[in-house]
Amino acid sequence: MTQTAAQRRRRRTRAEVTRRAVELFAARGYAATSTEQVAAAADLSRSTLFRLFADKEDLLFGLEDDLLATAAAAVAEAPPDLPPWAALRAAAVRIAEQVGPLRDLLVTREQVVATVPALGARAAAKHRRWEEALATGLTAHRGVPAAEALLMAKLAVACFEVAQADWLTGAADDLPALLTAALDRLPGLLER
Amino acid sequence: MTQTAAQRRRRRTRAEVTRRAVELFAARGYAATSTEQVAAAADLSRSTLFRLFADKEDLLFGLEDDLLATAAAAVAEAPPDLPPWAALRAAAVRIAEQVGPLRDLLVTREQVVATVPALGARAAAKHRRWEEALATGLTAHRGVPAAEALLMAKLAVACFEVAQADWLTGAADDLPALLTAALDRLPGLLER
DNA sequence: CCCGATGTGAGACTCTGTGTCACAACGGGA
DNA sequence: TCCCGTTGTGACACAGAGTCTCACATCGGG
Repeated sequence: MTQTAAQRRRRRTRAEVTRRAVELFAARGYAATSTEQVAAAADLSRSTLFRLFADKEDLLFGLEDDLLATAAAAVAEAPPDLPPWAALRAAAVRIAEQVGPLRDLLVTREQVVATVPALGARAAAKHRRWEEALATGLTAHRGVPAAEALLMAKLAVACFEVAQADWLTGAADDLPALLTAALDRLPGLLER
Repeated sequence: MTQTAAQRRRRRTRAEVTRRAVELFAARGYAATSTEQVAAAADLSRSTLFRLFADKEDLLFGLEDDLLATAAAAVAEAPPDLPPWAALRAAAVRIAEQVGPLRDLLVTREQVVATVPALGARAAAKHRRWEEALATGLTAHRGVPAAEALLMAKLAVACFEVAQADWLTGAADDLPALLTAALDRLPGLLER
């Protein structure tokens, strides 16, 4: 596990490059900013840039990749006597807590994503991966049937999405609170 | 409205080209099939191909674009005394009915999408557009607050997604039935 | 001091997606 | 009949994304 030195380094440069890239995109526009310009702004060659990031889009969405592991772990670590839905709630809140500190960056990113419809697809895909991670966690550690687990995960992530949307548009600044509010609203919606 | 002649023609060729493209992709692989090969297989020039389809990915997902309008209309046309969630259910079922006849093509497409992770993003984006269409329908025609409407729409589409997944993997062949089953399972999940 | 592993840059190459131009087909009006 | 706008089409050039290969640096350990 001494590889962690290199890995940490890599993660730090990824974070730094992401920051500069997002600012560039926000300033000049996503399509109008070439990957070569991003590389220059980050003091990297284009080659290295594409070694660090799979995609041009990854420059915008790579930040939250770590949260995938968090999602699965959170479900696994929840107290085993907790019912599945409660465990899922706890996991979702934990993700929300980890996203919190990134707020400034995410707000800027949202400006970019809003202007380029194609980027919305990537955001959706990210949430879909969360759903899958949460669902597999539920089935593996709690024996919830796969079909139900996926559906439950989708509900939780849906709540996360609406909460995050509120949060990023500036209404409130406590994402976990917004998330639990959305989760609590859920049962009432089905009765109408 | 005599433009409809040209529009109908265009839609028919789109459908035909889509069919050939999906088969090509399934046979040779998505990445390995160039847009030029698709154009050749469809007896078109590459120029014309990109006039008919925005994207290479659009060759896979363009088919269901019409369903967007259907989604919004279905919510609007539901009997006004129906509670919002019931109206939403009806709209979702109606979409499911329209998707039904496309099954063979969708199964083949799913083979392609499964092998190329990036394509999952487009599928997710498509469902997101459905969510938005349904939600705006709910707020516009039934006065449901925007935040709640979006969340409700997300729930319905989540059910649709799991139902469609079952349907495409061949378990059952009645999509509307699978969908209503998923919708009925919903309240029970939250109580656990 | 050397050596293999890893990180980095240079550059060539393919393919996607855009934009421009030219040319046909068509249909309506003078 | 001729003219003219509209629409659909192809040929082509071009910018940029993403891949690949090769060469060089850097660095920790023997």
